[in-house]
Order: sequence, then C-alpha cells, then structure tokens
Amino acid sequence: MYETPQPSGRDPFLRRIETVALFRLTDAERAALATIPMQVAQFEPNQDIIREGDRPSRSFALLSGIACTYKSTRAGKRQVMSYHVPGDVPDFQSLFLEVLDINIATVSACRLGFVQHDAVRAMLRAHPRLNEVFWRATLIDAAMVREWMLNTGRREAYARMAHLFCELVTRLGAVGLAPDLTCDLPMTQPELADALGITSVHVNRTVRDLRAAGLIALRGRRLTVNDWAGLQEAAEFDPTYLHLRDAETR
Amino acid sequence: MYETPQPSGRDPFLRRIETVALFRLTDAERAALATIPMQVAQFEPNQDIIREGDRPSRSFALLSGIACTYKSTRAGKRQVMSYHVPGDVPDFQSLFLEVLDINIATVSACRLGFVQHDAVRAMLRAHPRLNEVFWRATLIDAAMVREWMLNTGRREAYARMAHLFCELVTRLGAVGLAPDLTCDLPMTQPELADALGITSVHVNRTVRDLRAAGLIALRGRRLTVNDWAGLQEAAEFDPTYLHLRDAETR
DNA sequence: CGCCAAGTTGACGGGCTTCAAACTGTGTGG
DNA sequence: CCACACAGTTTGAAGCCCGTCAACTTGGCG
Repeated sequence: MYETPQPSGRDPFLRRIETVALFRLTDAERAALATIPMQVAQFEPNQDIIREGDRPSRSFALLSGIACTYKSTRAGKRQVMSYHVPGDVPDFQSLFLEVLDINIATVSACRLGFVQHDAVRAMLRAHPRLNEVFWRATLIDAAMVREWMLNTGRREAYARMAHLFCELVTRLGAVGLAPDLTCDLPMTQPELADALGITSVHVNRTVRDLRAAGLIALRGRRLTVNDWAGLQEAAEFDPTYLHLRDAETR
Repeated sequence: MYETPQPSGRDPFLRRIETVALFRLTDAERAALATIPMQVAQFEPNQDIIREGDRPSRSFALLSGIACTYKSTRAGKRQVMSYHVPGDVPDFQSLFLEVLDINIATVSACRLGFVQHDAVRAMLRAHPRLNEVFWRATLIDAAMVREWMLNTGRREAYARMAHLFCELVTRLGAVGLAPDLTCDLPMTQPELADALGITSVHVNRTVRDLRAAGLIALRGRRLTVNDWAGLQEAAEFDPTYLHLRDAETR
C-alpha cells in the first residue's frame, strides 16, 4: 500500500506552505518540510480516510486529487463542509484535538502523505516560524467553512452552486489545476447535493439553469466556466476570504 | 470608555483557558494570563465590535454577555456563524490573518477585554505551552461552526432550533450561567432567524412547536429547558464536538 | 451487448417565505 | 396616570423553492 517517499511527490504541499507563509522560507525551514518523514499512500475514490471518533496519531497532506470533509446526521444525511485540493493539510486539527469530530474522504483517487504527529511537533519546535504558517493555513480553512455557511444559510441553490464553482475554480487555479477556467469536477451530482445541502434532483435542475444562463459547461466530469464575471456575479463571489496572493486570484 | 483593568474582571477568561488546557497550568503561566495588559470596555447590545475588512492590532476576550460572529450577503441577509459566551476569545484569528473576513457584534450588553497582538505574541513566546491551549480553543470554535453547518444544511428548522438551544444551555452551563437548565437568551426572534437561516416568522412558529411539545419554555428573554432528554433527542445533540470535560457536560 | 450508476425530467407535496395585520409589552412624555 | 410610540411577538393566507417519488434516458464498463 505504501510507496517509498519521493521528495518530488510532496511538491504540492511545499508550494502550498510557501504560498500561505507571509515571509520567505529559509533553506533550513524548506529542508525541514522536504525531509519530514512522510508515508505516501494511494487511495481510491470515495474512500474514508479518517472517521469521526478516531484518535489519529498522524496527519496527512493531500498530494493529488480532491478530498472532502463531511459530517452526517443520524438519519444518514451527509453535509460536506469543505473540499480539499492538492497541497492542503485537511486534518491538521488532530494534532491538538484528540477525538475527531469530522470524517474526511477522497472524492477522486488521491495520493496522501501521512506524517506522524510527533514528527510535526518536533519540526514546529525546531522551526517556530513554521508554527505561524500552519496557523494561517488552518485559519484559512476555517474561513472557507464560514463562507460556505453563509452560502447554505442565506443564498438559494442557484447562487450557492455558482459560489461553489467559483471557489473550486479559484482554488484549483491557484495550484495550477484550472487552466482556461476549466477543471476536473470528480464529484457526482448526488455528492454535490451533499455539499450544497439540497437533493440530487435539485442539483440537476440547478446545473441546467446555470448552463441555460450561459455561465458554465459541465460535461462528463469536466467543468468549464464560460462567463467568469457572470458566475461571480450570480454567486456574489469575493475571494478575499481565501487569503490568496493577488497574483493567484483571477 | 475604558475602565482600569481589574484582575478579577478577567476571571471568566482565565477559567476558560484552564478548561481548554489538557494540563495543569503552572503558576508562571497563570500569572502571565492574569497580568497581560488588558483594556476593559463596556459595549451596548447590538453593537459591532469588529467588521469585515478590518485589520485589527488587538484581540479581545469576552468577559461578560453574549456576542456573535456573522457575515452578510450583498442583499443584506445576515448569517450568524456562532455565538460567544463569557471566556471566549472570538477573534483570535486576527493574530495570524491580517484582514478580517467576519463581523463580530454584541448581542446583549458585554464587557470586553482588549489585548494587543504584540502582548499576546510575547506571552506565547515566553510560555510555549500556552500556544497549544490557544490552538485548542480556536480549533474547538471551528468545530462548533462545522456542527452548526450540519444543522443548517441537513436538519429542518425544528431540529435546528432545538440544537441551538442545546448548545447554548450546555456552553452557558459550562461557565455557570445556566443553573437549572435556565439561561438568559438575549437575542430577539429576528436575530435568532439570522442564526438559524430562516425567517423571523418561521422562528416564531418553530418556538411555538417546541413549546407545544413540552420541550422548552421561553418567556421574555429567559429560556428554560423543560425536557432535556427530549430536546437532545429532537436535536440529535451530541456534545462531543464541544470538547468539554465530562464534568461540564450534562 | 447488457448491466448499473448517474443524469434527466415530470408531477405533486411540504417546509418555509412573503406579505399583511393584529396583538403584546415596555418605555416615554404630556 | 394615561396616551402614545415603537419594537417585538403572534397569527393567517398565498405562493415559491425545493423535496419526494417515479419513470425514463444516458453513459461507462466488463
């Protein structure tokens, strides 16, 4: 199941950390990130990575693919809290909270880089400035959840879906995965429904409406934004909450 | 506007920190928290404390009263992300993210203790273990937002309101403000609507239903839970995500 | 080719919104 | 002490967004 860790495999992770940092990393800091022991594993689509109630002893970086954080009601209804793109460290929180309150699952096939908590703690002790960087990354994740909550609470399905597409294209674009406003969208419509807080039937109708408005094209598993300004307008999308550098915001 | 900081005034804050810590604080750590320069200010109900777009140079602890974090759509619809109880440090994130993506406002009259970012940073450098405690507090806040999102996305108004009341009574109870399952509920029904993601008209009907089911009493600005087990059941409330000690969970 | 999951569409119903009006309750000023 | 104002609460009626149920179509894959 586990490959030999290849330095090159963790590039998305390194790039992400450099993006989030407000300062230039020193060679020593970069080396610490590049050499921290990491077990790389390949996961199938729609596989749980960690589950609510787990007490993990390691965190992981998403090296390729798309994953999601979700919670479920007793009745089995899922709510996706956020999607994760390559470079993200979705369960950094497990470093400080023993019991997980969320599930994290793959959406597409994913490559994951697992790192022991002890190793992370040692790295943060040795390089205190990296502490701040991980703080920022975690707080940005929290900001995305809040923006997403404004969506589900106060916008209707049409704007909500437009907003999700805006965010995904922007975030994937920031890691080079959305050239020409086109990206893979590995989730099915029932899965999208779990993110949007609506039913798959209504997802379908809403996709149809966005298509009819000329804002997007969605065929197979590929999403293309045909009218970026229009989509942003429909979504009231303002990427400030993503805390990206200007260059990375379209 | 500013009072002389009284050591006693920050008790809720100190108690909260000790609750969140997984270890016993040393006298030095306790002293650092007790003597960090804090400007105490009294705020009226429904006053913004900080606004989206601000670049604050200080954070604050909520010493008394109830506050809330919210965001708004362009159309002016508000979504309350979370409520804050005495002892909370709602905008700790401003220590690491320059531009705020949220608004924080008082709900009732509040006493706030403002602390300069520089002072916090110095304290965390001098007492590294406190770093971990603030991490935990911030991650718990994020967990509450996610639980709240499961609510708005996947539960209907009745369960949603039951859940909000369960959470408030539990959190207020943990700081001694909900004896006998009774607490102040300073928000009006239109304000509750902003938290629940529904209209004030529907809030009213839902309160009526919870009352008719014998679960709660709500008169004036006081909430009493008449059937704690029943309310928990209706809400599917499981306080694990609050990460309280067992003793503080009912 | 045939299977099966996903996508698509229609009809109907329900939860919630919207609009409107009446009813509190509390504070204020004459 | 009462009249008045005003904000919050409560209730009704009509309609819309979205859910539910069901059927049919499309597309990927062995």
